[in-house]
Amino acid sequence: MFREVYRRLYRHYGPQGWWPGNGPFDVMVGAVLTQNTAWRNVDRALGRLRNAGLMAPAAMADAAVDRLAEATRPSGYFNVKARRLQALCRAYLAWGGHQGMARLDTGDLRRVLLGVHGVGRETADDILVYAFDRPVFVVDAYTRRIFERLALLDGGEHYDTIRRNVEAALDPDPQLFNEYHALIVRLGNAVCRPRPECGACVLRDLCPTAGRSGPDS
DNA sequence: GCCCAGGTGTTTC
DNA sequence: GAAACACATGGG
Repeated sequence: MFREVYRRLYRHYGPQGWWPGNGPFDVMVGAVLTQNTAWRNVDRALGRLRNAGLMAPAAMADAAVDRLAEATRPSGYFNVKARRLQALCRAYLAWGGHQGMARLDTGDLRRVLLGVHGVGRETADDILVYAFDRPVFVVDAYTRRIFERLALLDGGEHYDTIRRNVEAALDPDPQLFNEYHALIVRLGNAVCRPRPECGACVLRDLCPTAGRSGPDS
C-alpha cells in the first residue's frame, strides 16, 4: 500500500524538485531551520544568513553565536537553532565535509548525524536523503497523520519502525524516497490546512473512514 | 487572540 | 521509555 500511495501522489502532483536550495550544505542548514517551522520563515532566515556572509561551513562554525541567532531570527527558536547550526558545521568540518561524510555507509552516517546536538531522527534522515542521496524514508508529522488516516499505522509506532516498514516495501531508489517525502509534505500543505486545496483528495478512496474531508482533517 | 508549522533537548517519573 | 515542557517567529 505504501507503493500505491506513492504512485497516486506522484501521478497527481508530479516531481517536487526537492531540496530547495543549492547543494548539500544548504540542505543541512535548511533541515535544522525547518524544525517545527514553516518553510516561508526558513527562506527568510536563509536569505539573511547569505547576506551576512554566513552560508559557509567555516564562517558559520566560527561566527559569534549572537550574530548567527540574529540572522536566523525569522525561522523561530533562533537561539536554539544558532547553537544547533554551529554544532552541525563543526561536525561537518571535523568529518571532512561532504566528501568525507559521503564515504560512510548509510547506517554509520546516520549515527554520526544523530550524535550532533540538535540533529534528531527526522533531521538526520532529511540530510541522508537530500544531501547524501541515500534511499531513506523521512517520517514527519504529516506522514504520521496521513498514514494513520489511511489505517496504515495504529498511532503508537516508533519513528524507526515506520521508516523501516516503508523502506522495506519499496525499491531502495534514492530518487523515489526523495520524491516520496516531498510529496507527503506537498499533500500535507494542501489538505492539512484551514482551507484545503482540493475537496476531493487524491487518496480519498484509500481511506477506510473516508468522510467529507481529506486524509488528515 | 488562538492555533499551527517539513522537531529536538532536558527534566522527571 | 514515555510524558511534560521550553524554545519563538509569522501566517491564517
